[in-house]
Amino acid sequence: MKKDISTEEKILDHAGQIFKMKGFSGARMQEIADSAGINKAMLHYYFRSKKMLFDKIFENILDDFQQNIIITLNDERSWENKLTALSEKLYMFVYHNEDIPIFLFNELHMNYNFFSEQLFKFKEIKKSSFFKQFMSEMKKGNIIKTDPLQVLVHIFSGIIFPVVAKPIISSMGDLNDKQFDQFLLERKKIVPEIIIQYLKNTGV
Amino acid sequence: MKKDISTEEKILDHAGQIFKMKGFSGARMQEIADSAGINKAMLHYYFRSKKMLFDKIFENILDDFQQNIIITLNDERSWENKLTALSEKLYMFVYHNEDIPIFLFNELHMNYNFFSEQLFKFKEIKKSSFFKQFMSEMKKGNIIKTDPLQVLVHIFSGIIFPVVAKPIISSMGDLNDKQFDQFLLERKKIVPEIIIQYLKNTGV
DNA sequence: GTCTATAAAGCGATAGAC
DNA sequence: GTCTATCGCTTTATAGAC
Repeated sequence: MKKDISTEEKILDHAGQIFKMKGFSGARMQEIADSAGINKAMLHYYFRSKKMLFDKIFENILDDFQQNIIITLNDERSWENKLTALSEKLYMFVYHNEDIPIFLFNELHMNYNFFSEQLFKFKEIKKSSFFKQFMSEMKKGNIIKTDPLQVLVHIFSGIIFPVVAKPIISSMGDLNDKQFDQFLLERKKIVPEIIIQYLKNTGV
Repeated sequence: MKKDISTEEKILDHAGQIFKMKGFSGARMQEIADSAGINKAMLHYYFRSKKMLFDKIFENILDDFQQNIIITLNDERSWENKLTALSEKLYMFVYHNEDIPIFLFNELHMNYNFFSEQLFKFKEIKKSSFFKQFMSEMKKGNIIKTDPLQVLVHIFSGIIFPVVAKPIISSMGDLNDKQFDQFLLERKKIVPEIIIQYLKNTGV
């Protein structure tokens, strides 16, 4: 493995951690250099500017997030199992990347127009096999008439939002970190249950 | 009305808008001064430092948000009507304050420990009459066994998250701003329906 | 490729006149 | 209370030696 690749990746890794924690405007090039154990000048040597370093990292994170979703919605399962799998997938994602959702949404919010190109890849979701399955089942009358996007957003909301709003929810329920984890674990289970039951319109 | 009060309020107003858009570290005192049509020195005259100005604004926004919730959960209604009213209330809040949720969550996330005192007021929610009603109905067997906090988080998630993730959701569904508003309006209706039906465990 | 030193601009905060 | 001018520090970015 070449030495320059190693340094470049080391920078991306450490810069990623700091951007995720402090956002673009809160992060400092000096802090990134210190964290990576190199010099400030190296950051500019490899990525020219703070903004270009940030953009590369942001794009990777956004891609990773989108890929996680699209793969789940396109594999070989029934629509119900996809919703359950999506809940599981998102749970694992936010559990291991607690600070990514708020980071993504915040940076997108502060620079709505700038990232519009990068957001195009999320349009693939509407073309996923989940949508086709869902529409087909709805036509057959097996599912209550509902916008499939509402269903997906139900899962996204249910699992991702608690992590975004963790300080407030923890305070509401007087939960310590361990209790919050338990709370989220329980959510992972009931969120798909609730929406599936609604769609099938079947009480137990 | 005294002139100094008017200036102070003008500062709070304009600083609020800019902090909400750009966050603490992204906001600039010069920009706030320009927006308010006054001088940078005035900001320090009235609020000493950027941080103290920010804290005053942040606290007001957090209080406002919490009050909106607590009032709804404590008024005179059935638990079902409270969930529907909460959905309506949150919808109105985010509709008129699109950038507040992400602002709140982001600043709380970046400064978790610092705001712990201010978050104490959210503990009131657990003591609200909604919780008492809910536990009582659950004991009677009219509601499926569920953590009432999960129920509230369901409403919060369902309504607030879409605004936080608006860029991504709009892209997923290829929605323009008007279509997104319609999407959110539909959510306001179905989110409480879904959870109430689940709790009562009654198909139509 | 990697470092030190420094430029150049930005920013929060203060001094002091009015 | 309000302004101009400026201080002093921080931060991004570059120059140049090795």
